[in-house]
Amino acid sequence: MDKPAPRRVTIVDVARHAQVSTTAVSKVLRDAYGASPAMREKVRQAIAELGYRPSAAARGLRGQTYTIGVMLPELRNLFFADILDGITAQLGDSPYQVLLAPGCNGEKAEARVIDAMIDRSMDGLVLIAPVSAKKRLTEVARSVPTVVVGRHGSSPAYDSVTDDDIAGAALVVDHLVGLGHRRIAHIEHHETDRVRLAEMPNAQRADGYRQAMTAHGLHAEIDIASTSYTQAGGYLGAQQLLARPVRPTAIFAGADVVALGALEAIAEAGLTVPGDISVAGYDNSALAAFGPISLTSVDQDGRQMGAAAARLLIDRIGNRDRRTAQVKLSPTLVVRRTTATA
Amino acid sequence: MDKPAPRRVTIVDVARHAQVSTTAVSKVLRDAYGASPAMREKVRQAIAELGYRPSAAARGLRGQTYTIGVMLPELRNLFFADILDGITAQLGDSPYQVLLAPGCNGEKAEARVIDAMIDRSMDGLVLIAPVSAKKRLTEVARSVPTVVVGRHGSSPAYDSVTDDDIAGAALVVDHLVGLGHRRIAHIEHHETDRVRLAEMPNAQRADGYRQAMTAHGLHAEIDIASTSYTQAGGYLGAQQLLARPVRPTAIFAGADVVALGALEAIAEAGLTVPGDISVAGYDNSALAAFGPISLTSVDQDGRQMGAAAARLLIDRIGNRDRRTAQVKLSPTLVVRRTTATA
DNA sequence: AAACATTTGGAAAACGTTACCCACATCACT
DNA sequence: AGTGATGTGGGTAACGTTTTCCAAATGTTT
Repeated sequence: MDKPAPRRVTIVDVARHAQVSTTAVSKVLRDAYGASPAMREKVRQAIAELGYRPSAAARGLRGQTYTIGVMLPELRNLFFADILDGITAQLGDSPYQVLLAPGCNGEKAEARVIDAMIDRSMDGLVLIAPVSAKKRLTEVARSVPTVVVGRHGSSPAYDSVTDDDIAGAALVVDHLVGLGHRRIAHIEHHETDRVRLAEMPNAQRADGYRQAMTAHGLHAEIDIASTSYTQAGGYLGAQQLLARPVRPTAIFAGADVVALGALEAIAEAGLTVPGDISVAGYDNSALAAFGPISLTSVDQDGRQMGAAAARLLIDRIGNRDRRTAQVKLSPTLVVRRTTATA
Repeated sequence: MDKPAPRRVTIVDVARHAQVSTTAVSKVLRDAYGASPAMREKVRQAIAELGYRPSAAARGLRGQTYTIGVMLPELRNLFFADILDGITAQLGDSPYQVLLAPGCNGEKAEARVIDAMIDRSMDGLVLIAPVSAKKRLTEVARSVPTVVVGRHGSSPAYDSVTDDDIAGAALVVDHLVGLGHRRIAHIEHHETDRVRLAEMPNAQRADGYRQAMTAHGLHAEIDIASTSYTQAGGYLGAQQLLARPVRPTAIFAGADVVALGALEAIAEAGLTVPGDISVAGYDNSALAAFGPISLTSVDQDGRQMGAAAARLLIDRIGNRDRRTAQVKLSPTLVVRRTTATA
C-alpha cells in the first residue's frame, strides 16, 4: 500500500515534458531574458501539469532562495506582531516567503539566530530591535541585505526604519502641559551602554521627554525614575516618584507595561487616576486599548513600519550598491481616560 | 575601502587547512562513523580557525537541512506562543533550528505556507491547529516528518499532540456543579464540516460539555449558543442565553475571548458576575489571569505540548517507519473570581 | 548583398555538501 | 601464515538549480 515515495519532480522532468532545455525552464521560472512568449507558455503548462515546484535548496546553491528572514526579540509583543503583519502584507504577492526565527532575546541568542539565517542563504534579513553591537550588525549587513527596524542611528551598510521616539515623547509632554500639568515625571529604562544610549528607542524617549520639558520652560521640573521597561519596573518607578517631597501630577511611562505597573503602585498608595495623577504610556498596545484600563498612549504604526522595511529590503536585494536610507515615521497620540486636567 | 566580499569558507577550505579530505570534514560535521578522535580534533580546530559554517542550501541538496518548520495560525494567540516556547526549549541544544511561517489563517494561506516549507526541504514540520483537509495533511506527512498539534483524531502518517478537551470541559462542569449550579449553558464555535466536527478542539469542548452534563444527570439543562470563538461571538451568545425563559446561572465559554464578550453582555444586561451569573473560559490566556478580569479558565500546558511535539518529531526524523503516536495531555482548572456558588 | 545587431535556444560548468563505494592498515583468531 | 573483522581515510558521483557562455536564426541597416 505504501508507495515508495514518488521521486520529486525536477526541472529536468519539466524540460523533458515540455521538450525544451533545462536552461529554458530556468529562464521561465525566473522571468529571465531569453525566452519567447511561445516557449514561456509551453513551459508554464508543463510545470502545471507536473505540479513542479522548484527546490529552494538547489536554488540557494547558485542563485536566490526567495526567502526573507525576520528576527524579532519577543513574539508576545503585539507591536512586533504588527510590524510583521506589515512585512507580510507588503510581500504578499511577491515571490518571497517570510520566515521567522523565534526566541531571540539576548545578544547571544540573537547572534545564533542571525547565523542560522545566513547559513540558510536567505536573500534578505529584517532585524527588529536588535541588541547586537553595531559592528556586528554592519558585518551581517555586508554579507546579506539587511534592514534594521526600531533602532536609531544610521549605517553605511544597512537601511533602517524607526519611529520618531523623540517626537512621541514630545506628544505626551505637550498633551499633559496642555492639560495644565507642570510636574511631569518620567519612568525610563536604565541604560549604560554608550551606543545603545544613542540608538535604542528607550533612550530616545527619555531624551525627547527632557527636550520637550525644556521647550516648555519646565527644565526645573524634569524628574526621572530609572528602572526598567517591565511591569515591576513601572511599579518601582512610580513608588520612587510618589515618595518625592513634591509629588508629580503626571507620570509619563516609557512603555505601556510600565504604565500598568505605575497604575498599580498609584492605586496602592490610595491615589486615583486621573483624579490625583495622570498617567500616559507608550506603544498603544492592546493593553492600553483594553476598556477597564483605557490608557493614554503613543501609537506607532507597526504595519507601516513593517511595510517600509519590506520595501527597502526588496529594493536593496535588487540593487545592493545603492546608498542606505533611513526611514523615520511619526507617532500619534491616543488620548484615553488616564489623563485629565491637573 | 569596501572589500569585495571575501568568498565564503567552504568545506574544501577546511579540508585543505586540516590536511584531510572533504569526506573527513563532512563526517566530523555530522558526527558520522569513520573518523578517529585525532582527526576529529584536527578538523574541529580547522573549523574554528577558519570560522567555517556549513551551507544549509548545499546540505539540503543531499542530506538534511537541520531546520524544523513550525506553522501556527495566529501569532497573537498567547497559547500558541507557549507551544512554540516548548518546542524551542526542547530543541534548544539540538542541531536543529526552528523557523516559523507567519500568517497562515485560512486553508489557502496554510497550503501556501506548507508548500513553502517543503520547498525549503525542511527536515520536519510542526503544524499547530491546521485547518486543511485530513487528506492533504496525510499527503504532506508522507513527504516530510510531521507532527500535528491541537487536532484530535489519529493518522497513520503523522503523530499528534492534543490536550484533552473533553476532560477540560468536564473540569468546568464539575466545578460549577460543585458550586451548586444546574442551569449551566455553553457558548460554542459553530462548525459544519464533518471531519472538523470530530477533530477540532472546539467541537470536542462542546461534546465534553454535553457528556459531563449528562453524567451529572443534567441532560435536560443542556443549553448551547452556537456562535464563534471571538469576543463578538461571546457577546452575541451571552445575549441569546440571557434571553431564555429560564436564565442560566452559569456560562461556560469555549474560549477566553468568548468569555470576555459574555462578560460584556452580562454587564450590559445589568447583571453581576459572579453574583448573578458565573462565567468560565478556556485557555487560561493572559487575559484570564489579568487582575481586573480574573476569569476562571481551563489551562492547557502549551509548553509541555510543544516539547512533546518536538520530541516526537526528532524521533520520527530518526526513524520514519515507526508507528505513529498520539500524545494527549490533561488540562487543569484555574479557579478565579468569575465563578461562585449559585 | 554584406555587415551588424537582436532574438531564441541550448550545452555545460559551477555551487557546497553528503552518500556510496573502495583501499589499506591493523588486529584477533584459527 | 592465512583469514576475517574492524578501524581509518579518501575518491567521486550525485543532488537540482543558475549562470556563463556559444551558436544559429532572424531582423535591420548600410
